[in-house]
Amino acid sequence: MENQSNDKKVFLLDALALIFRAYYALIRNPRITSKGKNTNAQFGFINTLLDLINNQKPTHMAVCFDTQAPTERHTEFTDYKANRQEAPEDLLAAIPDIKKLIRGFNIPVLEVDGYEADDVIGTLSKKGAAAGYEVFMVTPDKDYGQLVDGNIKIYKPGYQGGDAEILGAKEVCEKWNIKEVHQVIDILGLMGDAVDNIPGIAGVGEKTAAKLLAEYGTLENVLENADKIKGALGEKVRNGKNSAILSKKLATIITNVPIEFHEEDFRLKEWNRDLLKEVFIELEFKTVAKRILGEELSIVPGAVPQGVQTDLFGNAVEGKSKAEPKTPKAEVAEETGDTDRAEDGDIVHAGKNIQNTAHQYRTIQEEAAIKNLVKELLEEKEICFDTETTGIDANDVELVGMSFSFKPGEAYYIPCPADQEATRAILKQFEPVFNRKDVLWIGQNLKYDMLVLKWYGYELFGETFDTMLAHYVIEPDGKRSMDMLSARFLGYEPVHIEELIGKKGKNQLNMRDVAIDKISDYAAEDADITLQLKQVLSPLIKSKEVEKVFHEVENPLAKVLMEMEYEGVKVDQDFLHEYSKELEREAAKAEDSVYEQAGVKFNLASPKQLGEVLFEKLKLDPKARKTKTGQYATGEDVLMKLAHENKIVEDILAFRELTKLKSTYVDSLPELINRKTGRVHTSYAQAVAVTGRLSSNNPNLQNIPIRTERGREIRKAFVPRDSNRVLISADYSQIELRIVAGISGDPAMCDAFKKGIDIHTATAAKVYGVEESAVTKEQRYKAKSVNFGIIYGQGAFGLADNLGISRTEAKEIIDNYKKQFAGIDTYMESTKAFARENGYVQTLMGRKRWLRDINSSNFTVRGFAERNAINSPIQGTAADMIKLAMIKVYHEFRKHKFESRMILQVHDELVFDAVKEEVETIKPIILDCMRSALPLPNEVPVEAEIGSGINWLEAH
DNA sequence: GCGCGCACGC
DNA sequence: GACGTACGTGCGCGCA
Repeated sequence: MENQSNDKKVFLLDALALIFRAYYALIRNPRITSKGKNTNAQFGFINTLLDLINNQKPTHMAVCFDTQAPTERHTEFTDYKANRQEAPEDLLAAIPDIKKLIRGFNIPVLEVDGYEADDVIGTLSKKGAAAGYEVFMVTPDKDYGQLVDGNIKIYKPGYQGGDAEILGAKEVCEKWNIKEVHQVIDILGLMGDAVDNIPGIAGVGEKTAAKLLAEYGTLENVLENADKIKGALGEKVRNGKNSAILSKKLATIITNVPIEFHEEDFRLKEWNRDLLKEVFIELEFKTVAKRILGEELSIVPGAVPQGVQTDLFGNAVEGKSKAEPKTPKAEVAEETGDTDRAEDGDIVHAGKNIQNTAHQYRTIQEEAAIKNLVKELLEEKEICFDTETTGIDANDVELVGMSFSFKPGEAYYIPCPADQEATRAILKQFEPVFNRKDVLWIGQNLKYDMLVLKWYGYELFGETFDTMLAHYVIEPDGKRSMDMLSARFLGYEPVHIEELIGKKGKNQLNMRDVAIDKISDYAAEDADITLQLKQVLSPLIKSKEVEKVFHEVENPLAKVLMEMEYEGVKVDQDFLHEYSKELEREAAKAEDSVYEQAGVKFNLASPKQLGEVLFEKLKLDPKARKTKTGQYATGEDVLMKLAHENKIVEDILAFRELTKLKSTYVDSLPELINRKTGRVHTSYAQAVAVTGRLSSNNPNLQNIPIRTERGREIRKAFVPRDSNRVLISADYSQIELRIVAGISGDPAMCDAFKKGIDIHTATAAKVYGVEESAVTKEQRYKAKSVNFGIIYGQGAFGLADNLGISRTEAKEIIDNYKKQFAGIDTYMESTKAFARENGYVQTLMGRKRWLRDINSSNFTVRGFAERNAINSPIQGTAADMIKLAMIKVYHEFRKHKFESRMILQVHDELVFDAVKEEVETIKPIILDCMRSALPLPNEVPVEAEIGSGINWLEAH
C-alpha cells in the first residue's frame, strides 16, 4: 500500500460497525457497569479515527453511517440470541455522540438508508474507481479492503466485493489465510455468534460445511436437497434452514446502492474546533481534548496524541504510529510530575562515556605487582570486585581470573591459571584483602563471586553494595543485565561477553580458552563499569528512599543465600530411581487406556493432538473452548468439566500428573546432583520477582509437589546429608493474611488473630453471620477462597470461577465480606488512592513497586495495576519478613557456631539440615527469629510452626 | 531457538 | 466468543 499516493485514497469508516464492536467489548465484560458518557463506543470510534488520520493522512474520507440504525440487518442479527436484544438501546444512545464527533472532525457523511458500509464500498467498486480513486474501508479491526480495478482486493482479513457469495468457511479461511472461523465473520462485517452459522447451520462445523458445499455447489442446493442428507447431519441441515438463509443474506454485499462518487463530497475540511471542544467536554475526554486542542497537534505526523493510543478494545497499540511513541513510563512522569523520572533521564547524559574517557586497565601477573596491588587494596575504603570463571554454575566452576577497581577508569585483572594449586597460591596472597572487615565490596551479583570464592575457602567479611540489587530496589521490574545498566546509567555499551566466547550454543567457548589480554580488557572493564554504576545508583537509592530495604535486607541476604546454595540439599537417588519406574508403569497404563477408549493412537503428551481427538473425533464437547492460537484448550479446568461423564478424562489427567512428576522432578533432580557434594545446589534469583520474593532454579526447589498424594512422595527424596542429621522445616502460619490484618488494622481480623481463632472459620462466621462453632465445611472453604482472593486483588469473576459458583453469589459473598471487614475494604481503596497519588506502593520495609499504569484511562490496564497495588505490599512484606528472618537465623547460627545449616527457602518456609544434638536448641531460636523478624502493626501476632523428620515430607 | 500450553509451588 | 484470574520455573510439543 505504500506506493499508493495519498490523494488517490478515499477512506470509508463504518461508524455503526465500530460502535457495535465497542459495545460488545463492553457488555462482554460483566464488570463494566458504567452507563456513563465515557464509554468504549465513543472512545473506540475516536481512537480508530485518529489512528487513521495520523497514520494515513488521507485527504479524502467519509463516514458511512448505517442510517437506519439499527438497520433491518442489524436488527435481525441481534435477534440471533434473545439475551442480546438489549444491544440496540445502548447502541442508539451512543449514536448522537458519535455524530457530534463526526461533525467536529468535519468528516463527510454518507447516508444511504438501509445499506451497510460494505454495500457502499461494494457499489463504489463499480462507480468510484472510475474517478481514479482507491477506496479503503476501515473495518472495526482496522483491516483494509482495497479497491483495485473495480474489485475489492483483500489484505489480511477483508471481504470479497461485487456479488459476494457465501463461501464455505474453510474455503474462505484458506483463501484469505485465516486461522479462525470467527474471523470470517469479522471479515464479512458481522458479529460473533454467526460463527456457528457459516454457512448458517448450527452444529455444522466448517469442515462439514465445506464438504456439503463442494457436493451441492451452492447453499440453496444444499437446502433443497436436505432430505437426502442422512443421519444427524441431515437433521441439522433441515433445522438450520432459516438461519442459513439469514446468514447468507447478512453476508451478501449489495452492489446497487443508490450512491454516486463525487470527489468533492469526500474531501476533508478543517476541524470544527469549537464543536470538538464541546463534545470532548461533554464526553469527559479531558486528556484527549487537551492534547488535540490545547496543543497544535492536528494531523502533523509525529504528533499522535498519546492518550488515545489504544485500539478499539482498549488494548495498547504498539508501534502502529509512525511517530515514536512515548513509553508509558514517560507518560506517567509527565502527568504526575515525577521528578525522579526526569532524573533518570539526566543520568544517562550526565554519566561518563567510558569509551571517551581515558582509562587504564592493567593485567597483574608478577608476584611483585600482586604485592603492590594487595598493598593498595588494603588501603582502599571501597573496592569493586569481579570474577571470571569457566562457567555459570558457581558450584562447579574454576576461577579464570579476578578484577579489582577502586578508581573510575582504572582496573586490574589478575589471571588465574588452570593449575588449581597455582590459583590457590594467588588467592592466598589476596587473603588479607578478602578478610578486611572495614571495606565496602562493590559488585554486580556478588552472590556469584562470593560463592566462587567460598569454594576456594575464602569469604568476604566487609559490607557489600551490589549494583544488581541496587537496581532491583530502585526499579523492581525491568531488565538488569550489566550491559543494560551500563548503557542506561553510564551511556556506554561495554564489550559483550559473546564477543569473547561466541554465541551461546554448543560451539560456545570456555573463558579458559580466551587469550588473557582479551579477557583482561573485558574483565577490567566490567569492574570499572560496576564501580561507576555504584556511583550513579547510590544517590538514586537515597532519592527513591529505598535505603532500608537495600542495606538492611537485600545486601546482607546475598551472603546468606550464597551459603545456602553452597550447602545444597541431599537427594535420595535410589528412591527417585525406583519411583521413576513406578511412575513410568502407571503412566503407560493410563496412556494405553486412553488410546483404547479413544480408538486411536496419538501423542497424548501433545495438547494439540489431544484436543483434536477429544473434540473432533470423540466430540466430547460441541462448544469446546479454544486457546488464542486456535488449538482446543485441554487444561485441567476444561477436562474436569468433562470428567464425570467420561472415564477417558480421568486417565488423561492421571497421565498428565504422572509424566509431569516424572519429567520435571523425579528424572531431572538426579541430573542436577553436584559431583563434588552429591547434593543439589539450587540457585536463588534475588532480583527477579517484582514483589520482592526470591525465585529458585536449577533445580527449582520452590515448586516441589505437595498437593497430591503421588506428588507429595517426591518430598521423601529430600533427606539430611548424613545419618547424624534430620531435616527441620519451619513455616509461617497465614502470614499474608496476618499482614493484611496488620497493615489494614481491620479490628475484626486483627482480633481473630489475637485470639488465635482459625482465620477462615472466623471469616466464614462473619460473612455468613453464624457462630464460629456453626460454620460448615463448605462455608469455611468459601471463606478461604475469599481470603485468598483478597490477597490477590481478585474480583467476583475470579472468585466465582474458583469456587464454581455464580457471579451473583460471589458478589454477595464479597459485598458481605466488605461490610464485615470494613477495614480491609478501606485498606484496598486507600492503597489504590496512594498508588494513584504517588505512582507506587510499598511494603513495611519500604520496598517499592512503581505502577505506571495506575492512572491509565484503559480499564483493563488500570485494573491490572490496581490488583498489583493491593497484592504487592502484602506479598512484598511477607518477602521482607522472611528475608529478615533468614538474616537473623544466619547470624544466630554463626554466633552459636552451630553446625546445622539453613538450606532452603520456599516463600513462607525455611528448611534446615540439622545436627540431631542441636535440634532442640535451634528450634526455639529459629521460631524466635521468624516471629520477631518484622513486627506487624496493630500488635497482630506472627506465628510459625516447626517440625523435623528424616525427610522433607516428614519434617513438614 | 522460541512461543505456547500446561502444571507444579506459595 | 472474548475478557480477565498475584508471584514464579520448567517440561514437551510444534514450528521455523
